[in-house]
Amino acid sequence: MKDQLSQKFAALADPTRRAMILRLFKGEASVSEIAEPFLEQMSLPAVTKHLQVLERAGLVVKTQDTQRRICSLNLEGLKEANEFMEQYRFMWEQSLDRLDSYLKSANAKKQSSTRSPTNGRKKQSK
Amino acid sequence: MKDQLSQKFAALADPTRRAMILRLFKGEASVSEIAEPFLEQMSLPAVTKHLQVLERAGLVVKTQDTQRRICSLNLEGLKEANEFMEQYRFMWEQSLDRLDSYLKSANAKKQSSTRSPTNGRKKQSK
DNA sequence: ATGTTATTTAACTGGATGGTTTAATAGTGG
DNA sequence: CCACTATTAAACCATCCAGTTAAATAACAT
Repeated sequence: MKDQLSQKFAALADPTRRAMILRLFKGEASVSEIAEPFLEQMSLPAVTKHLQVLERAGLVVKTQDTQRRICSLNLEGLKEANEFMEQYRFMWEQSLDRLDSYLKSANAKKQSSTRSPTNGRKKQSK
Repeated sequence: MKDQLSQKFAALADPTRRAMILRLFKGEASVSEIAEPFLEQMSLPAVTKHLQVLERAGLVVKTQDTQRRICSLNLEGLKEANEFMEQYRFMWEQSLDRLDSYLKSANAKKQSSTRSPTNGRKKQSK
């Protein structure tokens, strides 16, 4: 069995599963509700399997409601996956800023100063 | 062939490859330099293959220097992988804050106000 | 030319993944 | 009990993946 973090990334390495996660960002849903957009491309058992992958990876949790199984995101799990990048965010963003301004000045065909202050990616500190 | 984003996540879904990326955050390195810490666990061709996975995923680039191949991170590539989460960061952090304070009050066994201000995770805006 | 160092390719293996179809399980409502 | 709905399990298949060993390629040094 793989380590948890690898399982999480592996779970994210599939467009169907990412779409399911994005769906669940909007709110919890039963298995069939989640399956609905995919049933033209794959069978229900395939959907179940994808959900199991997400569950084993700790990204989704299921609870029972009468016959239905209700799935919802496990945000803590997603957080853990993001932490791999988060861990290096500082170093990384610094480099990306340099890259951003390089690309910008290259596009603008002018050699402006080394740091560009406008940056949609930079997060506001709430 | 898979979509780029899936390839990136798949590339990250392996502890060896993540370790390689973390190594490259410290600076570029030749294949053998990267391989060195792993050679007790696997052969050189295995390392080459891992690097190829990272390269195909757009996370690493290789340039040639005499006999050596020098590998370095492609930060733009990493950024793209992170954007999947970034895309939902706002919604997500809000929920995590709620979760944080819930866990905190649960641990502290006291029903404090709904928002706890101390939070190591929250990033300072540089 | 020959050998040495650095890296990749080729061919192969075992095990995981993503899908299928058919059948089983479980709860709800006559 | 019986039928219906919702979901999963089992068995199977094709492909991909991570590793192996042995051989090929490439650049350099003598």
